[in-house]
Amino acid sequence: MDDRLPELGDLEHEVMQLVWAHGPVTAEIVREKLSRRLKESTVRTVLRRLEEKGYARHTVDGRTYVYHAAEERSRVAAKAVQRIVDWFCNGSMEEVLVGMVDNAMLDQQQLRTLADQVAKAKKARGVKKE
Amino acid sequence: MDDRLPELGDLEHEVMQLVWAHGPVTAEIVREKLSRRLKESTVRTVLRRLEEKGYARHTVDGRTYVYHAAEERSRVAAKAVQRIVDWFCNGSMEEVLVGMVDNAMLDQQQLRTLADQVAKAKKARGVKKE
DNA sequence: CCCGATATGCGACAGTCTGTAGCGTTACAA
DNA sequence: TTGTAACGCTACAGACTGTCGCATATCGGG
Repeated sequence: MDDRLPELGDLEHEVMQLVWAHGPVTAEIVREKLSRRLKESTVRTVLRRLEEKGYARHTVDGRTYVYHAAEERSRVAAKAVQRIVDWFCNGSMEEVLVGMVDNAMLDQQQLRTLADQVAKAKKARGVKKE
Repeated sequence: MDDRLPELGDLEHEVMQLVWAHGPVTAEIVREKLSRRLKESTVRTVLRRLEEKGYARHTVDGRTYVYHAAEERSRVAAKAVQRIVDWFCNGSMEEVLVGMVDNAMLDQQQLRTLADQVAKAKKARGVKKE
């Protein structure tokens, strides 16, 4: 459940963002939306690698592969953060957040707002599925 | 001030942890404390690369190089987190934290505690250097 | 039933990053 | 001055990534 997702290269990342942004997509769609123009085979290779890495899955529609994210973006981001926290601070989220405040990336006001939003989100989910 | 630090490999990371844990160290000291036994030249190469990457610096004591962290661990972790947040969620820390709660990595209680600790830390620093 | 247009996967290749180390060079000490 | 200890430089193989070319399989039309 908490498998470590391999890291992504720049192009892989850009493609994943597209997959997350525009629901299920085909290699062709991705190709069109990419910032730079690449060959179809390039796009397909990236998509395949993303699937191998566990970031995406595909279903078949006729003879076309439709790719969709294997996990929500926020979840992947959360895991990445968790990894950072474990790696650098032995799992101490406190140390990291303090570091962020120290680095002016986050202030106490924001933290409080976050706590509230999270509480709200949690309640919403709780109602919906528990 | 917010230069992007390059990523670290496993060995580089282990060495950095030692530098952070035991103040200033020499290549020899690092070598002794490493989990596996490596040649001196290997350790020195890693130390040099860490310096090139901006993670460490060195001073000279006699003819010995003494390495020390260029930045605090929490600060580096914070930057890494910031990077994740920017990459995946367009800078929306909320989205990430929500993801963490969703993934049961963090609960609302912890978030609140964090907010308090951060507030305390901030006040302490404020008194000390502002 | 055969043919061309497509969509797919596989294999490849160069460039970069990382782990690991051998070596030549320089400086301090006896 | 000469051996020893500390240093940086260069190297090299293995992984990962960006980019494709190409052989293959499949769907629709004649």
